[in-house]
Amino acid sequence: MVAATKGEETRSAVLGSALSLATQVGLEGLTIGKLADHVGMSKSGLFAHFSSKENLQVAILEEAVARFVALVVMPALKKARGEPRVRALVDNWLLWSKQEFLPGGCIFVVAGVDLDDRPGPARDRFVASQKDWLATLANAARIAVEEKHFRKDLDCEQLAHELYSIAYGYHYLRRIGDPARAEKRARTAFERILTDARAS
Amino acid sequence: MVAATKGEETRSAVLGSALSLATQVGLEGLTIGKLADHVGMSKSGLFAHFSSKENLQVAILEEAVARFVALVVMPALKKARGEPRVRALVDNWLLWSKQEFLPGGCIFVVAGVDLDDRPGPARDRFVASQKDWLATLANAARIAVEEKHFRKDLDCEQLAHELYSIAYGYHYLRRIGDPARAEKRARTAFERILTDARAS
DNA sequence: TGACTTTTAGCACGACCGTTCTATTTTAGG
DNA sequence: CCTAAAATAGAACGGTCGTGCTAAAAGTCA
Repeated sequence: MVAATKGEETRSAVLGSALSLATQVGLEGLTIGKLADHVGMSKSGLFAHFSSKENLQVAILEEAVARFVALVVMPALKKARGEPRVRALVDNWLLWSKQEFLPGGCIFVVAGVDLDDRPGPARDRFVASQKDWLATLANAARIAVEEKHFRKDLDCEQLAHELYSIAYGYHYLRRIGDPARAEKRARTAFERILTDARAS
Repeated sequence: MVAATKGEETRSAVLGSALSLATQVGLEGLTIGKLADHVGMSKSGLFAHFSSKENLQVAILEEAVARFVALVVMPALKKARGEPRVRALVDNWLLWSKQEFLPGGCIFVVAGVDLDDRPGPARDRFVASQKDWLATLANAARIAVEEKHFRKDLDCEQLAHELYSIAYGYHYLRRIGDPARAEKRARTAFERILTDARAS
């Protein structure tokens, strides 16, 4: 994680700030000038690291994916195969959107909205990341079926779809009403999905 | 619905285009100049109808709420009290996000993201609309409990929360994979939620 | 039809956008 | 330490942003 050169070091620091800022103003609303101010650099000095705004957006997504994998996926892989691992994925996911470096909430929710009708590398990167994540969830469920924690006839993709929806709904509902209550409701929903998957 | 004056007529037409455009570029990404081009007016001529971009955003949300009520809520109120009405709300809701005047998908999903960290009248209007909608859903469920279609101990707010999450998840998932499959999965999820509500 | 109001267009403004170019400073290695 | 390379800053570009101001055009009604 230690940067080899000064350039990589500042680039990494810039990406951290960019990620945080993007959760609040969006990937499209994020501005080179604002970002430069925020990290105390000149616009052109910062720009030189990315060569274009589009590259910056892709880099932000890559940074986000790396952190997501490190904080959500990897720790879960250390848990026992089957339901414990599925539970860990879900638990880590709820923690994820409360990370201090995501002040505006999950970056993927934001990216999903403002890349929606903007074809290009950034959108491609986003879609790929979400497909990966859905596959990871479905695969964890499949393992739980193998381990006989979940019922044999479980539709694992359906389960992934539902978990994904509850998590994304949580992102919105925590802003509309009481965040603590929204989290409780999301957990209740997760629990019902897992119970349903377990039942034979 | 017939406009009294020419001004109201064009204002209404502008709002229609603005609503559609906003689903694609966001409420914040929507630009007076682009919108003016799109409806064939001058920037200042269009601007005169709203006096500020913030007012335009609020007007778009109000237009969206009016259409949502007309297309989703009102028709459902004509259905029988209880589960049929809840089902109608859900069905109309899925139809809603496929309306031709919402090319970028549900405007409320978009609004939720890019008003998230922007306090002001537009955000207030959005939050109010979503609270209203959640209350409408929960209330329809409460009636279904009264009618003994749903079980006595049902948590109606929880049900509203889950329906909301599935619908919002659907918005994202239809872009990531096959839209038809995403809709099928959303319907399956809805069905499971309703079955769970029915069971005693 | 004529007077009056409403609606629209044209133009300009300061600000900021993404990007390029050049010059200067900072870093890294022999 | 000196030098070549890497990193940063400064200034400027054409565009577009939201928003005023003013004048022309279109609509409304006695």
